[in-house]
Amino acid sequence: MLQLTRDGEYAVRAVVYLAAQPEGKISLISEISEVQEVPKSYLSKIMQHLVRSGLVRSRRGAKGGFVLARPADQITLRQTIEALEGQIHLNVCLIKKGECHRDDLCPVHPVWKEAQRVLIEVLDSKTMADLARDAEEIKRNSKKAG
Amino acid sequence: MLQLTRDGEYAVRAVVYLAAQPEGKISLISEISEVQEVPKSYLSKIMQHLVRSGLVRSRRGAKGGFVLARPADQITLRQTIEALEGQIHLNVCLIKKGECHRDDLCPVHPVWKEAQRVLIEVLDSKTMADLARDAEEIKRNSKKAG
DNA sequence: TCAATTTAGGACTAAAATCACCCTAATACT
DNA sequence: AGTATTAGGGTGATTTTAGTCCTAAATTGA
Repeated sequence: MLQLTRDGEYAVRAVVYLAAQPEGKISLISEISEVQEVPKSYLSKIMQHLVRSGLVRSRRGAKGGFVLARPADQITLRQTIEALEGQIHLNVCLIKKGECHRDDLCPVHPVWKEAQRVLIEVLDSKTMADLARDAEEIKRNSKKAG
Repeated sequence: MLQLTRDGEYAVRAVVYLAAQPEGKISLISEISEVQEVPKSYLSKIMQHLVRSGLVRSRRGAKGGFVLARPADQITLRQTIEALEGQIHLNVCLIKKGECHRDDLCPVHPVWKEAQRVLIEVLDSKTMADLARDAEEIKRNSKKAG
């Protein structure tokens, strides 16, 4: 449907949350779930994917939980989304050569290629450190105003 | 899945086909279906949508068929896609205020807004006349080469 | 070692989207 | 009027999405 799934949305919320935590702080499913308003049992699935994709590290058992696997400024919005949704392909014809109904004869193909390029450019330009910082600033401003 | 559906893809193929026909030429489902490699019974549904959205005009019965409802340079790629898929919203939070999990507190919201803007810009920049012309040129070049 | 805690992973379900078929209604021609 | 042709619209199977729930495995601390 040309729309981000819940998987992607929730993954972003979780990783932004982790990025906003102080160095070394371990976060729990229950905690992320509550603050970011994501169903707990569903979030559990999302976190598994994030761990397996290498963006997040987990520890089981008491005192366990989740932390980012690398600095927040080395994780982009795109990477987070693709961890859950797989590589972004705006149209099937962009997956690989031969998927397009008649390959090089389709005049729409290059348009999709360009559309995907500019979309990915935007998603690549924002790191989780940026987003955590932005969230901080929004919070400050809303306090000042409210 | 952040991907165009078959509906959208087939709609684009059909409208590009109509745009490439000579003035006044009436096209049949069977004809479009064969040339553009779209299942006939499925295409029938697609054409209905295109008619109801006002991009295409139809006539039933013998000698019936489809023509564009207005000049091809006044139909954009975006309009064709949106005729089938509805308005493009890359994330639910872009549908309307209040869909976002915490409205103005979400730092990701403006990024999606920008991503959607640039995507739509690309899809708006190509008209069906452009695409028909491009298809023509591709055909000429492949003949020359091949 | 045992209990408490916390993630890992699989099985399961409801609802929606996707992809498609097939019969019906309208039209034109003879 | 009758028949062939063509779009319109309802129906259905399959897949994806979005989620729940339960058990297993790991870790900590008493």
